Amino acid sequence: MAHQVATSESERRLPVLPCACANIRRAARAVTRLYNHEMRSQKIEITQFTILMALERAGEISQGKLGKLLALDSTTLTRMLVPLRKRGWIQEKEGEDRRFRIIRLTTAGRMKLEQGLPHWKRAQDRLQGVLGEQTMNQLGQLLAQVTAIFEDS
Amino acid sequence: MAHQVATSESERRLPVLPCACANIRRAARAVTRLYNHEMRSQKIEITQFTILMALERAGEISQGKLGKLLALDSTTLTRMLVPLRKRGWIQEKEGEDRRFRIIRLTTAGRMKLEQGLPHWKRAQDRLQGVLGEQTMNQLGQLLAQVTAIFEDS
DNA sequence: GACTCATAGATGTATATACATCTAGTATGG
DNA sequence: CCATACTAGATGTATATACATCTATGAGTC
Repeated sequence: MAHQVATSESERRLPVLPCACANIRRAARAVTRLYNHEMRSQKIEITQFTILMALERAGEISQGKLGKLLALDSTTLTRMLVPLRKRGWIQEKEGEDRRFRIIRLTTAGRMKLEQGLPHWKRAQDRLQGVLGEQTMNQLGQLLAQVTAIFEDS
Repeated sequence: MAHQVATSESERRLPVLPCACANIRRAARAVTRLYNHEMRSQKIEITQFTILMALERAGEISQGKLGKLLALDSTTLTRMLVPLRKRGWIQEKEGEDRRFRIIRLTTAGRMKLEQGLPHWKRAQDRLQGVLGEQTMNQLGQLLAQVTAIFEDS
């Protein structure tokens, strides 16, 4: 009783879902798996690597501003930063205003970033290999536009 | 074409990040917030609504196949289905093969879906209002293509 | 039929994510 | 200076998500 083994064709191509949110979330899961797969040997998740990359570019930055940059709730960052701190990749100091926590990369964090970069690049190249450079850039623009839809309101 | 408002805020425009995974995850978060915002009064999350929509289209389906359709790990579905079952929106029966769990919408689930649809539509329309119909469709195609990158391997 | 392998899901563990609410500092009008 | 509003995060709670590993079942071989 083979439960309808679909041919390679129909299995291969996932249908576009009617819900745009479902489509983007589904793609995000797939891409996350790809990147995590390449990063696995580095013992770092792509979500964590993303934060290291953001910090490298931003330098010292408050939790709130980092959240805005990544469209992440600032209280979500409170939790996400815990494992990064535990592993010694970031540290915090207080700003003049004692409400702020200023985050920055540690030396260990910068090293982790450097070591992970080739692996990250492999994932990125793999995706770009499928899409092509132009489509890849187009996708980036499109997604940035999409992200802007709900910055506040 | 005037959908880009170019508000006075210089903060308004989030930069495209160098990592494609970060871009897509960031956009997914923003879009998820938008949809959840519209669904809130319905007491259902867009992720859960997505599953109801998928079940409506697929009819009776095994957990594994549903996972493939949504590019979701099947064991993740094990957990995601719990609240849906608890709320009575889905039910399960055994297939001929006792390893399978066949999932289907209940009447309550179908009702929930119907009632939620206008709210879902508002979110979808709001997104489409920003992107335009053509770009919206293009994005769907692009994301389906992206999703295919890591179906197995 | 016992042995072996494959398949579908369940469970343990860790992280990601958000919202409501709370706390601690800061700014400000009187 | 105080009362009040505002801001940045922290905490409680719930869900989303994956991988490694385990269990139950079925399939194929001899």
